[in-house]
Amino acid sequence: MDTGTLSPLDTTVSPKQRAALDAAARLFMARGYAAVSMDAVAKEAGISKATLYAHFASKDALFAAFVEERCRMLEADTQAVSHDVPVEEAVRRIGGFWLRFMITPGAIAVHRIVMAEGWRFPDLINAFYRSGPTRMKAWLAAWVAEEQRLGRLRNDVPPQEAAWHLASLMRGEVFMRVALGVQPPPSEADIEHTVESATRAFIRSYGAQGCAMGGAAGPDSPQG
Amino acid sequence: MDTGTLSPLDTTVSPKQRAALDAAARLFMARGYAAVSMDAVAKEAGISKATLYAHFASKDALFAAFVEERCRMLEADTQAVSHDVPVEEAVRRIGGFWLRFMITPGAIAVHRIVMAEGWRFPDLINAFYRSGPTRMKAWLAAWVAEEQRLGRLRNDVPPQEAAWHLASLMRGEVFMRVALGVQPPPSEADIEHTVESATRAFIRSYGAQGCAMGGAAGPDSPQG
DNA sequence: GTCTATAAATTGATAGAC
DNA sequence: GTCTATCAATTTATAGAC
Repeated sequence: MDTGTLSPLDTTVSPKQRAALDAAARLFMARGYAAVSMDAVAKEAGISKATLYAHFASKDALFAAFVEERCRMLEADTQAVSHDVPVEEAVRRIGGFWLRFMITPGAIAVHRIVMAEGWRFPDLINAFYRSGPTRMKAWLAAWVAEEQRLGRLRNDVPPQEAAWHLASLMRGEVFMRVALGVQPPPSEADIEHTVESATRAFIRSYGAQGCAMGGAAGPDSPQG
Repeated sequence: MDTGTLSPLDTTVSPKQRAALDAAARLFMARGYAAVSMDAVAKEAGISKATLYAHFASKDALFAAFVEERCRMLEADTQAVSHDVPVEEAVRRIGGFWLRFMITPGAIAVHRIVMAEGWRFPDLINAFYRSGPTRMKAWLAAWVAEEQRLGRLRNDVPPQEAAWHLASLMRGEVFMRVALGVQPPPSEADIEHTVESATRAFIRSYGAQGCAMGGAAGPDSPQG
């Protein structure tokens, strides 16, 4: 099972517990929560069900541990963004990185499961929200604020709003289609087109130089 | 159970089948798919389980019928938009209408369930996608195209892209928080702020007058 | 078509030996 | 900690009477 750009964490837990958590991650990402039985997790991990219950008090606890670990992986994945390229190119890079991360199988699976089962775990939802969207928004907002300070983005909009708008524009149809599993999946060209279109729209709206943007739009949307 | 702006369809089916479908809709929207048993549906509908199986061959078939009916309801819900108000005010109204529709319990429930269980029903996903997002995008794109023709929106971007950007900006944090059930739920002020912020960002990006937009931004985002 | 009763399988979770 | 074996409850789905 491809887990995207994330790699497993080597926390100090017993090998059996590690195997159980890895097996749970694989199965939850492949089949969701409800469709995965504790029998299946134990078999996938190569341990007995009793051992599984020795490490995780319930299926809910196992799921909570899975989501929490995914969130920790996400937190370890933010990358530094330089301020020494033109703002439009920086938006293109940041947006492209973010969109490509969001459509990795691991990120999609977590999104899907949290959306599907999260209402049963209010505490977990709030933990996920703090570790995921809120953290990403803060990271983007910090970058925006610095660009504003450097005079490259208009400074009459709060950085957090600009950050959310940037992320929203980048998600576009590509993310929705991948998240839903709509066929056919978006191509690399679709991704690039989405990033380019969103970048131009964002710069037109937030660029400090106002209406000085040039360049015509491309052909009609390749998705539809 | 509030089903949002949608009302049930009066298709010609037997009363028991109608009761079964209505009960399934209520329970699926309240608890999702996996957490609802056929026993619960039969009890909620006031019929026996055998009768339920006489009308729907399986739980999957019942779920498919539920989603298909929801999609038909959605298709019957588009509304006309006038072109005789300033473009910024029109964006505010359309965006507000759209955002408020998207966070109704019915729309949220369908979104959540389709996201959660849709991968098991590829045909259903594609039908939902055509009835929901694609239709809404086409509706918005038609409005954008007319405004472009009237010279009120820049015409160097395909209407479908502009429409998707508008919808993306409007969703914002409000929709995500409602969809995930993050506490506390967004207030009416949060919704209005999101619509206002998105409207300004969209007009700055797509307004025909270029950089002539005035008005400073409001206080920091009320959601954190 | 509709019901009561039940089959057949799977589930989450546990007892008790080692 | 780890295992085998099992419990108790729930699930989807069906049999058979009316």
